[in-house]
Amino acid sequence: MPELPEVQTVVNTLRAAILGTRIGRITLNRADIVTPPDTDLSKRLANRSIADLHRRAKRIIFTLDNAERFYIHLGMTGRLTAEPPNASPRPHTHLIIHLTPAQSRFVGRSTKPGVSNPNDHDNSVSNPQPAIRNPQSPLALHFVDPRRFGGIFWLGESSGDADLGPEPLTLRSATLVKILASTKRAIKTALLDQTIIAGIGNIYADEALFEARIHPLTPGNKLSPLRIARLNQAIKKVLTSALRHRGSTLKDFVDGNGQAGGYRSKHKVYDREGEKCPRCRVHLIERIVLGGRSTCFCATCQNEKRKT
DNA sequence: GTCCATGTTCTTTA
DNA sequence: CTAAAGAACATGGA
Repeated sequence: MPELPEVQTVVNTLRAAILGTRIGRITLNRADIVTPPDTDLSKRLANRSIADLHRRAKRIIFTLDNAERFYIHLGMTGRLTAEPPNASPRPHTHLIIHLTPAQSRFVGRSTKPGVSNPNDHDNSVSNPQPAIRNPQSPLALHFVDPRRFGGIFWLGESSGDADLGPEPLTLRSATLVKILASTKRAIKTALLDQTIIAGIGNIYADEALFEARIHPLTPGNKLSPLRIARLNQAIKKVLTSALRHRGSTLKDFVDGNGQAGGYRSKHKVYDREGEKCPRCRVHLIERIVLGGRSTCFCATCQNEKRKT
């Protein structure tokens, strides 16, 4: 389900409700979704409260009041929702975290200054809401993931993002030029590589390349700085627009309140093989397989020989 | 039964 | 060394 807009939407919809809450009972139904495998999650979370929640790449990062962190990755079919404390879990619920509002005597007691996110790449678009402390009622976070491609990853005090490329929403074109100069790989494949640029997945790679009018097979190092600048703009435009519509729901994705995203109907090429190209209105959207993934594009509008 | 799916990682091949 | 290609992970829907 989740690429940057979907993951950010989950964070946006959960953040106010869980910031400052105290962690209570933990139900871990499948220990094998936790990495590293020897992590004693219940012990690590006992008596802690949640100091921060943010997104990095496709990861939902929890920061505890002792500055330790873990993240949840939604994989392909994961969902993370806030439920009433007594809600019965749906199938494939792997983890439930019970949360209670902070006691009033703790309100106003801030977490240690300086421990808030050194890695916070979010900007105002992706993280519009200010943190609201002192939420209303107890709740339970449910992590559900039928395919189990997602999981829970314990970080300790490290940010654990050394393996991730820059955030696309704040990426400067000059940086992208530098990064792409060093790869001959097809641009579509490069965009999916999280060490090159973090947070883009199959939907938004196709949509951004269409928007930038770049053929998905174009080698990264063959793109002129001008076209890379256009690509960088297209990425921001597509992601920002998807964020405004609270992500794309193909079948599984829901936000923290269980609500589907509304961006799917705005897709111009993804999952639209055989439809008329919305730009030239003549040629049909093609689908090829690249790096094992479906890749949809208009061969006329996205011409690899195009000069500008 | 078949094929496909928003992701990541490991292995094999060139 | 680089990277392309394929398989694997696990489940469900068409």
